[in-house]
Amino acid sequence: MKFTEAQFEFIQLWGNFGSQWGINKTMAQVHALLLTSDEALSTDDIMENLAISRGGANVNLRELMVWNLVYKSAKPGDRKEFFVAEKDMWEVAKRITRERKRREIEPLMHHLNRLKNVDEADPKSLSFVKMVGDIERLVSRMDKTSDALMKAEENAFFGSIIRLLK
Amino acid sequence: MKFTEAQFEFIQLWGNFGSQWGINKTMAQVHALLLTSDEALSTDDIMENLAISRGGANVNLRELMVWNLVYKSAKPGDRKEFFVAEKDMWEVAKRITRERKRREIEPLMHHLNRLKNVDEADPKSLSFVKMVGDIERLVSRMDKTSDALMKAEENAFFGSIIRLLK
DNA sequence: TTTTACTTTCAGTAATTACTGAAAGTTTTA
DNA sequence: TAAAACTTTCAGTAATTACTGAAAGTAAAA
Repeated sequence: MKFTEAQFEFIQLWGNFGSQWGINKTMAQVHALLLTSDEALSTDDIMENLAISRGGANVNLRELMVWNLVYKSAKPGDRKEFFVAEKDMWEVAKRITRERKRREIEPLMHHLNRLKNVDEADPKSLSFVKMVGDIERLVSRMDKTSDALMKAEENAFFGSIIRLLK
Repeated sequence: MKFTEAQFEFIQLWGNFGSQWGINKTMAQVHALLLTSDEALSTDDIMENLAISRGGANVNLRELMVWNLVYKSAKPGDRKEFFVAEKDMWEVAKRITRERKRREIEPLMHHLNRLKNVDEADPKSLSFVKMVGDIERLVSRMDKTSDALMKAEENAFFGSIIRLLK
């Protein structure tokens, strides 16, 4: 398989995978293109390679920068902006996790907590409040555990203990 | 807050949250309705409560059964089918994880592995193959870690070790 | 301060995704 | 065996989501 074919397939794959997980397909494709490019790319490079408009390229690049997955990179003697992706995949995973947590877990916990103010006189409220509490505990536990395991992967001692579980 | 209001808000919340994670909004709403119902509901109950069509109710209920989050439940003397949701939220989390893994992680790993057959003569292939390998290792590690996370929560000894990291 | 080279915004529209409703299919009852 | 009661399917369409392209905005150079 030629490099350009493989790169094209990777871009499609990353785009489809991203959209299954609630990440904009084009954003994931821009990310994939930058991940597979050794050099920094300009907006025009990206437009041409993915056949998307200037607006689309701009919006998705800026969103990738909000997620901390892509940086601007100036080329001396060129007024254009160039972009590079963070190549350390462990960093990529951590940053995606961090951003999703901030955007989704925190608001979810807040809303769930509010729902516990349901009228307790209604007999149906009993199991409702229990269920909401169960979800809160579950989400909170998974959140803390994922933090713990991220740390463990970076720590030789705990990492070896975690490996016992696998 | 009255029970019906709280239930309504929970259904909206679960629907929105689900769609951010690539789960069909209506499917998540049907799930939320069943989670917050003490009794089994018929297709007609669900159609009425969520204001959706018979087709939509049917398709989403069957999909929830594929995910193992909802079961059929017969009522004696009634020819209709009734539905109940699995109420143990820990089971719910495990089943969602299992299904997503089967549908997404396994195909992703397979495709990534295929991409490593890129022409090695091209100098660009070097960093490409490294990156694909990095993603494979990362996904595999996260996959195993999520298993470990689940086991740790169910195991007093490892649970206490995990807690040391928090 | 004007021109040039670029970046950003957003109204209109295209693409995607998921629902509706009616007809076909299935199972139970009589 | 036929009618009744219910479930499933899917073509057409509605709702949602995200892109396009041109105009407005910004900053560097002349």
